[in-house]
Amino acid sequence: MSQDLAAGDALAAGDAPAAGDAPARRGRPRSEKAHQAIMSAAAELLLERGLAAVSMDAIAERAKVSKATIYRWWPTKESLALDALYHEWSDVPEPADTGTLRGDLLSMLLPWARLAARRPYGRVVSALLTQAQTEPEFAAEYHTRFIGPRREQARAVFDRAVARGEIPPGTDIDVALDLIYGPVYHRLLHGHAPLTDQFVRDVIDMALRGIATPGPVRAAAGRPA
Amino acid sequence: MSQDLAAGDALAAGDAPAAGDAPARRGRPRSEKAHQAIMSAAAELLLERGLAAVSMDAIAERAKVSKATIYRWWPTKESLALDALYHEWSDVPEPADTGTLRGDLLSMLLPWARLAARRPYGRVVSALLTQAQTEPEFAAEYHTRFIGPRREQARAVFDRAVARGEIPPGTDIDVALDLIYGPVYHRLLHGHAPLTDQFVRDVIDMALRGIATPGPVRAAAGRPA
DNA sequence: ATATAAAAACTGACCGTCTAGTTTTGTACA
DNA sequence: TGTACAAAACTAGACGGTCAGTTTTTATAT
Repeated sequence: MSQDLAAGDALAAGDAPAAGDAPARRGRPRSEKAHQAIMSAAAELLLERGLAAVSMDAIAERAKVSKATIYRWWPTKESLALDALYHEWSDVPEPADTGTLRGDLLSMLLPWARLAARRPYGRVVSALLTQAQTEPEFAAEYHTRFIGPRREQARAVFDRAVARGEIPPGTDIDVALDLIYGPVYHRLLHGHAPLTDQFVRDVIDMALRGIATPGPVRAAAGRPA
Repeated sequence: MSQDLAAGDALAAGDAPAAGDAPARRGRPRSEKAHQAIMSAAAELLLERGLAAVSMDAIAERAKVSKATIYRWWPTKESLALDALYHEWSDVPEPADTGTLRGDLLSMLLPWARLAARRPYGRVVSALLTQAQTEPEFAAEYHTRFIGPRREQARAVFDRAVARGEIPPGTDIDVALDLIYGPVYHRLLHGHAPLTDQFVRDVIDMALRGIATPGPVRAAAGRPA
């Protein structure tokens, strides 16, 4: 470390070529044990208290790690939370190829919904969402790691259904995806009603009827031009 | 305005020694001008920066009001944000009675979606959601003032549709509501795609086909009554 | 001796409280 | 109608405490 700036008499303009960079550290602690400890501590505390109520000191203490070690690898508390949640959800399996759209969707959504319903994940997800809406960089990472892959999986499932002739070829897949995921996230985030297996099934059934049924809308009375 | 805030009437009846009293200050500044100024300043800053990045000092400064005045009437920053958002959204009209379920839903959702799409309301909503998931008291107020009334309105709309025979009588209205609101909130909160008029229309059309179509689910495997 | 990490001190921002002094408002009396 | 008085609402600003994120110092392992 160069201490030459300590005196401060001169401006030390010479350190312009300080290519040292390292503004965005990325990676994980050298020791896999430390990495596990940090991930677990962060996930536990996040679920216990919510992002806002968890301090970095608390995470460092529970992980038996120095706060500086955390900051060495994660630039902010939010990015740590993102990794911790990702770590927690890495168990969720790939969608199965059951032969029907309904079966494929159930195989994707049920395990995830059960996991999400069992513990207060909605709290963490909404906190990350809030952060994503303010920090474009964070939003990009959130979408790249969480939303994007899951949406691509689901899109493939729908593509198969189109190929099988289960749903019309002209279907707007983006709307269809939101029609399925929207209600599930709605319950997860708003908590006005429980996120049960039955609800997931009902949503899939109703949404699929709406998606698969071709033709114009019934009862389009009073529809403006 | 002489006695609207006096507790006189209720007090006379031998009210329980709920002497605890006054932990939650409720009301608004005496001066309507100050109230407006605080609401506007809070709403502006909230939309500009998001809840977490707005300090009470900043709100007080922009409203040209002392911070103590704000704390006199609002216990926390979050409750102030709740009121500010409510104030902003008070313009959204009642649902019209157009004679069709589709028309009624459009009259409810389109104005609101346009308002929400015009400015970053999703940021504020998600912050309030996060707070609601951690503070039960806050959650109660959030649901009482935002979710509840809107859901009751929508429920009435669906009840009319059942009465008209537009949708089957046994329809689970709670699921139907989530099928409509879920996708709209999904786009508002996740921002993966724009919340356009066309999207709202598509969601309503698809969801209504799914809701209105009677009969069993295609390929219904083991669905209980 | 060199790299790594723990420990701990430090900076700066901000929440929510509090004090002390000023203005507004309501009331009562002349 | 005007004046005196009290209660409540307001202002300005300081303060204690918490916490994010940084930097310095000390210990450990290779």
